[in-house]
Amino acid sequence: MSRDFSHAAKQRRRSDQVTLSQVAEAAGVSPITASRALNHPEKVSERTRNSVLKAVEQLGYVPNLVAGSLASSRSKLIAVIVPSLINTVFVEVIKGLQETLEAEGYQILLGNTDYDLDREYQLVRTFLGWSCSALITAGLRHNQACQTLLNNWEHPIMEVMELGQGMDLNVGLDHVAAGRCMAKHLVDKGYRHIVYVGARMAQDYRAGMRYEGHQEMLQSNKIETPLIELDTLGSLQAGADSLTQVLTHYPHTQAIHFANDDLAAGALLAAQRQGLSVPNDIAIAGFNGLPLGQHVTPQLTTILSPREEMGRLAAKELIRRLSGKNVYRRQHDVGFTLQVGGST
Amino acid sequence: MSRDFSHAAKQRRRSDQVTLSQVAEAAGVSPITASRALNHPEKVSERTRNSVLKAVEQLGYVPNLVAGSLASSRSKLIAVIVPSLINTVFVEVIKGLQETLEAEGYQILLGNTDYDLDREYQLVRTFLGWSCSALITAGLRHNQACQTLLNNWEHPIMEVMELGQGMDLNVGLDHVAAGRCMAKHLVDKGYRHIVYVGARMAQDYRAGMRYEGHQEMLQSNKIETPLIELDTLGSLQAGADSLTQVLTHYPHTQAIHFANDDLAAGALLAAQRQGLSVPNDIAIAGFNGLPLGQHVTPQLTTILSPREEMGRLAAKELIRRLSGKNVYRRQHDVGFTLQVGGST
DNA sequence: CGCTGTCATGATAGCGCTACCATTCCTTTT
DNA sequence: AAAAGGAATGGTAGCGCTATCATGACAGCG
Repeated sequence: MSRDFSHAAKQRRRSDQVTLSQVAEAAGVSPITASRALNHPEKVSERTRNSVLKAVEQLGYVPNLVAGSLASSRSKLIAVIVPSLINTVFVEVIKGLQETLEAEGYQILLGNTDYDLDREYQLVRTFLGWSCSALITAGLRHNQACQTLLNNWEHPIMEVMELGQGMDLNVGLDHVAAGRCMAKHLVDKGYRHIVYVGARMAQDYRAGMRYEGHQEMLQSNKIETPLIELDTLGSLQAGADSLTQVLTHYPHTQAIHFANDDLAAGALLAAQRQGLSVPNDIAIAGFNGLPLGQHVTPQLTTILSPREEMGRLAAKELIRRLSGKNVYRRQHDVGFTLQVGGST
Repeated sequence: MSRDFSHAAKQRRRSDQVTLSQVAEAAGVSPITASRALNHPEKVSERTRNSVLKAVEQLGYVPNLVAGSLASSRSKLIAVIVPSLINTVFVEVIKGLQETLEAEGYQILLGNTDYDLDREYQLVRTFLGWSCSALITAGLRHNQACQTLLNNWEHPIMEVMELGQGMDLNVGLDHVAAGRCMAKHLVDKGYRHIVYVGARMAQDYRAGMRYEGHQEMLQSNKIETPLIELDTLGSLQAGADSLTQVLTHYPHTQAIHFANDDLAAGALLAAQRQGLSVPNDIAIAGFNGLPLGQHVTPQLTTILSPREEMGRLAAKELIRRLSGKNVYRRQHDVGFTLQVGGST
């Protein structure tokens, strides 16, 4: 079988797709009744509904959602904008979102900003052009143009990942508090020479917020807050490399507080290879609660963030809003859990 | 003879979004010229183009892509259907796709089948309704209804992940050969008691294909091919659990060939915790070439599949086809590489 | 018996944009 | 000088669907 696109019918009717009118004719009703039978089944008689469904089946009708959306200026599309797909964290949130949204018949229009706010603005523009019913975006920071555009938009906006006063709805967790929490754990354990290792925190600014919390806590304990910032994104390899870097710059380091589990696990595995004992020679802490952290020896001390849950909750709240129900709380704190392993 | 707009306007226009006509008016040209200025800039004079762009800027015009798509029966949407988002493999392919497609101005409409072919059919129906310019789907297997629907569809279809005669375009690798390759490696290393561990291979049938290759190779060497099939999806935890299961059922096992790296790494880390020596007590092999495999000790023997590259290549081929260029090869083998670590 | 209300259905008029063809005003060719 | 071609622009007519209002049928009520 070979496909030929070259002579694609140059007429006005470019496709020979079955239309709703044809269905209506076959069912012996008017187009508008056929439309109702499919979209508001409760508004037509059972007889009509059945004959329309039968015609749909027979003709192999596939609704033209583009036309439907134009006519109703509504669509079952939801825009999802994330800064990265390499970082599994966002993928897990997407998973939670998708699971819940697809069950309600929504489709996800996915955009990736690569941590670039101008790119985000472009994506938002495009997505608004698709008359999405809602927009979900990771984070509370946007550029000015994007902010303006969204403020004038008349559909729900959900900002996830971090907690705070956003434009509309918000589901997330307090990253400053998370950083503080882990720092407190390290201090409580008796560590006094603690290095924070982050990766591109200007972009992954939530890691920066955790560093802020870390600083707060250490400073209130009169402890120095050395920082190593990598300029690659977090990965096992980067974590492994950073271990050497830390030990070179700060030879007395007792504990490393990593911005995420990829870095931390990479460092932990590297320490093992180098014959360093964790936590005796060096303690290691992460953030996220990735499965990997539970499977290394010693288990990684980390902060568990409920990512899929965050996605599911965000989707549920959005659906409530979209179905016209009152939304009582505009902000949801999904919290986090300190998970102490053997690595600290 | 003037028409009464005040009445009509009140009736229908639900949003006060700026339209192309308003832009045209502000720029002092006809709507169609404004449309051209934005979509085929080379077809209008520079003066016109500039005044239109200025008007767009001033009015904050955001093109209604739904209307545009309906009128032109084209859209810059590309449907991507994958069986899972938990499995990082698909996410990496998506990443490669997205990177390339977004650069060309396409948007991704993402669907997740959860390894259910009926769900796939539903998603395809919906996506066709959005007049996507192309469809990308993971795998060559579809149900009958889906097959029929797609055969009558007049846009490019790209099937990725596995190599074979598909409906249209195809970018993938030969999973049977990959299974054979790893099995050969294990045999060459001298192992004679080899267990294959897969997870839900009825659904993740590509793992099943690798098992076929594995069987072929072992049988031609007169070696038994015991199989353990888990009924959870691949994960570190499942891999860890399966280790016990293998050693209970087949105490003489020398090597385990895992369907993927998550399972293999999980088993490797579990072996370490249990004080088993890898590969002396038990050899472990995986599939995928996940970064994790390189960071454990010993390094995991695995088969590296170029996943992002697969996504990028698929996207590039699709774009070639969409821009009307001839596509010489309909099938692309991205190959795989045996990566021998210390685990075998 | 008219009046009102409810239910099922239909006629009409767009949603905001672009394909198609026509028009205008040049420049180039013979 | 007339014909032909080209570049820029515009008028018209939809794309396939649904919102809105209109209609007809029939039940319940005083």
